[in-house]
Amino acid sequence: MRIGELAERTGVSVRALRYYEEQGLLTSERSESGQRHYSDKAVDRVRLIQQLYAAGISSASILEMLPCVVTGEASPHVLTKLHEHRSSVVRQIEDLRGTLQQLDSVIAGAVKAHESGVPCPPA
Amino acid sequence: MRIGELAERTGVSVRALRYYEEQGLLTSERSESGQRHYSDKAVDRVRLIQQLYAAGISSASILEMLPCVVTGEASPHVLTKLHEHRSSVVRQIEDLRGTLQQLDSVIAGAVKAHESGVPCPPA
DNA sequence: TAGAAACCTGACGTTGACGTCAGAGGTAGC
DNA sequence: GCTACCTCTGACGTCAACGTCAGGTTTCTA
Repeated sequence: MRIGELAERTGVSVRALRYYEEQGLLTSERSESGQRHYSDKAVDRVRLIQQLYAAGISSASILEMLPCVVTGEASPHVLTKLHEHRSSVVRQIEDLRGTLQQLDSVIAGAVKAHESGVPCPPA
Repeated sequence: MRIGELAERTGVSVRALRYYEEQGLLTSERSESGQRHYSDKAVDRVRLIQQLYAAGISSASILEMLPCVVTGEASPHVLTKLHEHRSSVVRQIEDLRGTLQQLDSVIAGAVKAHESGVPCPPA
């Protein structure tokens, strides 16, 4: 299939697909005239890439993990990177929980001040 | 203290502190020669700014709510904004939870492939 | 055999919070 | 008063994952 069909079947923009190729994440056969042609497997490939992006993994890291798909082997190194990323996501969640508490205390204080009739200085 | 000391005490770069001032988030006294001087309270101020940034709140919004947050007083408008940001933080946490699930499914697939010597899952 | 639709390669735009550099002046220890 | 470091104001650079435009070629359809 050509790039437009792959875009339609994956829900990813044509520009994004060209970007994936630019980053080395996706390959294509070229016709005489230079147009990209893909096999059906490209659909799964793109979906995998999207899944990794959805997990907040950068292009560079995805590129590093792709040999897992290409060779069919998940190296310990890739597993380590995945676990590291998982830890960082957990940390982000914990940070946001702290932020939420901070916001809540600010809101609570603000509500109290507001109820007591103390105005806020104009910004 | 001068800007270098404030940077050291808060762990924020000198450039960032000047940026905060540029955005109207932080003020300073100027010496004859134009150098910035800060009181001890600036340390807390910078930390508060960092917390709000960590909550994904933009400079413009921080500028709008900072006076109220500092004094613990808030107009209904600022209260509304605070609640909006609280919702956005909750959403961010939910998104990250989804990210964790994505990661776990990728990790599970990778582990399985690694243990069985079977190719990585197609998606 | 048109003409529309899809495709190609650059290359600049987007967004925010800074990084970094240049050139000049200020400050502090000895 | 020398020297090393600190600070100043611009102003351009950076990063990520594309969006979007320009100008030209290829493919499909009527």
